[in-house]
Amino acid sequence: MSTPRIEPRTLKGFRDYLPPLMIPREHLLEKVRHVYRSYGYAPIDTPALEYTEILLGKGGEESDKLIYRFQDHGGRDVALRFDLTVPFARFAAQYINELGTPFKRYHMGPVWRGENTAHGRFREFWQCDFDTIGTTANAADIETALVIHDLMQALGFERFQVRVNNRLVLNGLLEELGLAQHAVALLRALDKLGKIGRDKVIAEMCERTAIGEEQAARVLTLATMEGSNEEILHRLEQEFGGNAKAAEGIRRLRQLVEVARATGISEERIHLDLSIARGLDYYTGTIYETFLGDMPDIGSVCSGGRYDNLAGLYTKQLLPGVGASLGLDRLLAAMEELHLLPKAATPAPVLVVQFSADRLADYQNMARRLRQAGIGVEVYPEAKKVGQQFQYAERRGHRLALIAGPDEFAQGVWKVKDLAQRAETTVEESAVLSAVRTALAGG
RNA sequence: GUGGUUGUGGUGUAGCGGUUUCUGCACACCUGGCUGUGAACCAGAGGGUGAGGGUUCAACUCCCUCCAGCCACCCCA
Repeated sequence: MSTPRIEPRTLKGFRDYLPPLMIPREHLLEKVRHVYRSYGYAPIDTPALEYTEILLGKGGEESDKLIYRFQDHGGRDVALRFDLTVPFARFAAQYINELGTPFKRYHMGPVWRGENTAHGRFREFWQCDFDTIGTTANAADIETALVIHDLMQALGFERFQVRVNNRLVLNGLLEELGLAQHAVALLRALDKLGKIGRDKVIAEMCERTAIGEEQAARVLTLATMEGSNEEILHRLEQEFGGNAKAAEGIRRLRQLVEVARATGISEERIHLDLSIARGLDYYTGTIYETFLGDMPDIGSVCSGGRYDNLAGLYTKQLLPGVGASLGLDRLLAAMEELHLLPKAATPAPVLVVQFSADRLADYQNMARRLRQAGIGVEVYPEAKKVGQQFQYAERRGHRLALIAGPDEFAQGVWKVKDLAQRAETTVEESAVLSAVRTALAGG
């Protein structure tokens, strides 16, 4: 008789995270959290499951098909959240009187979408959102750009670009061209520029709106105008400053650019780009997308914008806001491909070798002292051969090994071994902490 | 979701409608050689045809369905 066995496997689009991926992932989350908190965004969380009616119908039939939906044991119609924005809208409608405005929150957690998988796209993935609601002040739009910039910097990227645009400018521009009624279709087509190229965007514009090819080309030419931030602003003011909407959008962009400059951020990193449209209908003002200089083809890793009314479906209270979302898993995939991730499979840099089983108390005591100083330490669980313990330590990615056997205990010393360099030094027991600190700092 | 493509120990590969619970190779893993120092060496062990069905005297090999991966398209609040 053979034992019946369940085949171990994971669902399509879902994946396991092993330590070499999970360690940097947690590290990223810490960095992101730190930046959010440094700006005063407060953490919130919401349930993974919501009543289906809360989530449904926010993006049309197409989007509804992507929602994981089922009946719970009480017969309730429930669904897994597919982003963090819609639950936040519900959350805001429920608690805004308690919270007061303006309210700044960040929210990091998994979301689920039953869409087909593709490169860097999964059915379960994490988003890191931050928003400021309850204010229309441009200061919040500007801060959003600064947060995105600081995020990318904190994550260790040297070459990146936060591209900024404003829907008011786009809409004003379309108004002037007499195309206002086609705004949604045109912007949606424009949003695909990076992916399908100029000719196909023009084709799609003509097809969807029945405007002439000449007009489509005009829109595209304006949207892809290049130059310094100042040059772009100047040209916009010249050509469209007479349009009320456009003028307001230009004013807000100009202030953003000026503040960014004043805080010492280079034009290369925060740059105007009129072709950034975002597919979403609900953005009404400033919009943001972020591209990696070393990996432009993975698309935007942090996107967002300003919206007029976050929670209109759940409350009469008008809640304008601005925010953005960092695609953690896409970013992690990019960093993996750029070899920006360390290889270690352990979060503890130090391994205490268990030389003699009857000295366990000494080993744990030493480990404890280092841990209290904030250093991660593992004590090897078995009194195996020293060589094997070194092998284990090297494979796991520990950087230092601490060794003490009968000889060392007799003299009151420990050996501190640098595993990569295969060099060890002997230090007094009281000096171990500083020796470890020095060795770790040197790496 | 549509189309294409792939699926052989943990990983990567090679072969074949035919004896033998597939066989082979490389790496990894485990044990020992080796109770005071880890990249070598030697010996040994464990582990596999993604799942189910069909054709056939006989299927890892051919066919079908499902599952999963990859690529392209679609979509992306």
